[in-house]
Amino acid sequence: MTNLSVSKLCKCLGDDLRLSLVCLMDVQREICVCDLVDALDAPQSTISRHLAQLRQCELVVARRQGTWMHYRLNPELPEWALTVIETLAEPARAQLDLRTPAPVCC
Amino acid sequence: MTNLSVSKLCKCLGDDLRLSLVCLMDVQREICVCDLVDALDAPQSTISRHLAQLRQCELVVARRQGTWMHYRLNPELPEWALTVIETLAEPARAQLDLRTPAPVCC
DNA sequence: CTAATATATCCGTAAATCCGAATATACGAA
DNA sequence: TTCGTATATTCGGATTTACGGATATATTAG
Repeated sequence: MTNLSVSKLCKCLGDDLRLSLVCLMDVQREICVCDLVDALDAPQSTISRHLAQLRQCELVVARRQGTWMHYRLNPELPEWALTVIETLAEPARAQLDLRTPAPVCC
Repeated sequence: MTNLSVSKLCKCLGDDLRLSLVCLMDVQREICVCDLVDALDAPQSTISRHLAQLRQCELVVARRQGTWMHYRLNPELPEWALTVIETLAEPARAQLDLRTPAPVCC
């Protein structure tokens, strides 16, 4: 179990880019950075910075595979956090106009 | 129905003081500003400023009764927003050490 | 009208956040 | 080792946000 606080979770989700990242991980289960960069067309450094923030809040975890990094939601998130993410994912995808990205690499 | 966006809701809840305000409204149904000030001991101007922000995002609505203002969650919140608030309220109350405030005024 | 109470807003300052180019690091291949 | 790719971090500057004392507004009572 992570020691995630409610307000920290909300702060993470309170930014369109980070919310998009979380939504993409929610559908894809696991996704690598290049696909995230491709799906959200933002500079790589911006994506990476936000991913670092999500990691630091223990909202997501990363797995290295060669030069690629695969991100997914932290499987040890508390129940309430998962419920919140599940609840928000669908309206967020609609609002942010997120498509399930076609995997580019990997 | 309000046109609340997911990230705006999360941004509102991503601050301990605003999260506390929302939690108190969630248990109390309706609560006046002086009780909020009393429960959270923060300066009145700070409370009022955050309430204004919640109002502007249409997360809460206010009703005037004489000199008092009574706040409550916007009854027209979309389903997903209510679910999120309901899900977060309990862990948030625990984390923020919020007690149900004894009504001071009104 | 004036006084008193409840709440909202203003304003200057401090702190946090965000951005993206540039740079650094990590890894695999040759 | 060197090169190329993928990702992370750094850094300065712009923008946003939070703070709280002081002040303004609204309402009721007298």
